[in-house]
Amino acid sequence: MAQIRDVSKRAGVSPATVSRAYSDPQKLSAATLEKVLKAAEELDYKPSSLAKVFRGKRTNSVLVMAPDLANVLFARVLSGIERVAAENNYFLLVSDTNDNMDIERAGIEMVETHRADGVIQLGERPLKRLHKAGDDCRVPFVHAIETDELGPYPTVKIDNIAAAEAMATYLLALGHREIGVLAGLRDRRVTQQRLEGFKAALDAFGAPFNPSRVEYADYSMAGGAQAALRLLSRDQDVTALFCMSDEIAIGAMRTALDRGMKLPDDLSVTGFDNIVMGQYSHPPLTTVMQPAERIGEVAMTMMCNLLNGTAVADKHQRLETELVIRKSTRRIG
Amino acid sequence: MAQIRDVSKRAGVSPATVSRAYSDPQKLSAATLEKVLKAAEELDYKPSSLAKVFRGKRTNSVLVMAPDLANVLFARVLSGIERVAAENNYFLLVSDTNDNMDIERAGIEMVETHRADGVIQLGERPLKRLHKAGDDCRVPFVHAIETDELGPYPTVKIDNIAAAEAMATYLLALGHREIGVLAGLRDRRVTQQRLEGFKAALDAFGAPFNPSRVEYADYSMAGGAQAALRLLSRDQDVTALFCMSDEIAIGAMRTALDRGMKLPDDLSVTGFDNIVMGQYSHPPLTTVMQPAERIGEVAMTMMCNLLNGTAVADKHQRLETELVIRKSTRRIG
DNA sequence: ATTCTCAATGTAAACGGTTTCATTTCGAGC
DNA sequence: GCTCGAAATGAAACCGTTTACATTGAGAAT
Repeated sequence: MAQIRDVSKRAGVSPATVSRAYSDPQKLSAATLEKVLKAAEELDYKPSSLAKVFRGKRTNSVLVMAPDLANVLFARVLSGIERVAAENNYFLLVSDTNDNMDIERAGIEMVETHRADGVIQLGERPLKRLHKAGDDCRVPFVHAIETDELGPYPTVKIDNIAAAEAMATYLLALGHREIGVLAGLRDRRVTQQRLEGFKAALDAFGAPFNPSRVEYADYSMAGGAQAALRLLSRDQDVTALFCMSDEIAIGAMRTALDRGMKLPDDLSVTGFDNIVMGQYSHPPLTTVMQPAERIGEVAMTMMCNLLNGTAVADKHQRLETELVIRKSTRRIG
Repeated sequence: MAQIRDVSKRAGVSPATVSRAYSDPQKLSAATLEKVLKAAEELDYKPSSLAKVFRGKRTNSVLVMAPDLANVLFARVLSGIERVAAENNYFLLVSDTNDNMDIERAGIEMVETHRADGVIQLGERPLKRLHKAGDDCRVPFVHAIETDELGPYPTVKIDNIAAAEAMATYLLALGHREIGVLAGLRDRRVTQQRLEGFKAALDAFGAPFNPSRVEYADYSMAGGAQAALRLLSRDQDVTALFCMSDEIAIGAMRTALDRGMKLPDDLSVTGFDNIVMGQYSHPPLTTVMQPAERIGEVAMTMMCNLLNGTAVADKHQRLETELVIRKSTRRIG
């Protein structure tokens, strides 16, 4: 492949001039610019972005670490990130952490070794190593979706407590009192927070919280189906299921249907996230909308600011959620 | 950040020695190695992968271009790619092409300008520019999932014609003759191929093909729902719907349900791809399994071979599909 | 005509490693 | 003790740009 020297020779100018023809053309006289461009064209010259990046010390790419790329929610966030990355001429490196700590650690090495300018992490588990020094982050980092808001780095997420409380309140307002909870993974912060919101709603209604009506599950349809089976076969009294993700809810509805229940007549079910599938499930799912793409966009925007040195306006952003009422819930009593 | 000179000075050796301590340690005497490592540790030295990559002319990353990252199927393929990429120490750059030709073109520039070693494309539209020169690819390239098998580059996909034929045959064997087709986007090769397979099955049964029973749609639930609405309100006679993706099928079932039909009693529906959701839809969806993760793995494996110079064994691999019979279809007549 | 400015261009030093080739060191064999 | 070869290490070139600084030249001001 032709390189800058070849072009400069052919155009009869110095390499510097060729370089300038690309980086800021208005520095050159029209005649020179044309000469250079012509020569470059003839030689099919493409400036090596590798060399440029090496010189400039900036890769123009950011690493995105997600616990599971095949997960609908993360995929949507990624999609949002991608959009604003593309707008700002950043490339995206992605890595599926598989919930594996070591891989995540490797992530920050990526920027320490200059493969990426920063990292956006989607899942839980902030990287301890990041703030071990106690200083403001050594590495541009933003944490999205599932995050506590501790740590010096910016975060984007929804207010899980409030959202869960709103949903539970809706269920209570419909007259439900015997509500089963199909929680997600027990050790995830989101799970705890949504549970907290759920309890808060109960409190406000003066309704008691019954821990035996909580089942923990994988955040997946299969997890939801199993958890529902355990709960439903143990407890015939529940009139509603408060599920911590749409996937869990869909799995639960499958189980309920298989047990011959009518939905929502025999059982109201609510989800969380508002994945597209919820519109097409049977019955269509009542859920809380989580603006996944938007979260991705905000996260990447924050990253851009971090990298530009522009101060990040809101260090800890909480995006609005919204109750989406469909057909999987009904009034009782 | 400390660099190689600092370490070499502190350890009292030359930079070359430090370099060797990382690239092949067994060249060094145990004592020297230890000295170097100690110095590196003390200075918290990390070799700049940027500089290394620059010198070595290989980025160890490959670009994946997908038409839509939020799409379940592509997300799964990506996940498969990621797995073997990680195994082979490659990084993944991803870009969402949004079905945009220009962005795709930009993709191959990425390798021409040395940002990536190769590119894996997921969607349709092989890059014309790639073989314009008529030579074997100038750029390591593999095309996955939706691809004709023209072109000098390796491909991985399923045999869409055979798979579609198998599914249609199944429907015919159940006694269905009035079969509606909910096709995907008309200009996609997959669509044409699956249609071809469908017709072949009809032929084999001596059943006539009725073009007015074909509706084209976006490959999405919404697309399926709308297409089903058009077809069903026009044609009361169909007893089965042959859908070209699970999403389309799920959308179609929603429409049918909304129109008060009983599934599968009034209408049999089949999908394509076998996304998880199909297990949980109502009724659970009969479909053909497409090994998405596996396709990703094979694609990335091919890419590794391309980059190693190892010959790619099977240039055009077709992975096995499988009929998955669930509850959305029934025998009639 | 002389000097001054500013725009256009050239020169060469980075950037931070790797790698080739030369040199030194060291143990083995005689 | 001397020679020889292999192993360990060092010196310096190299990867392909960008960019700070120097230089040139032309037009403006004096």
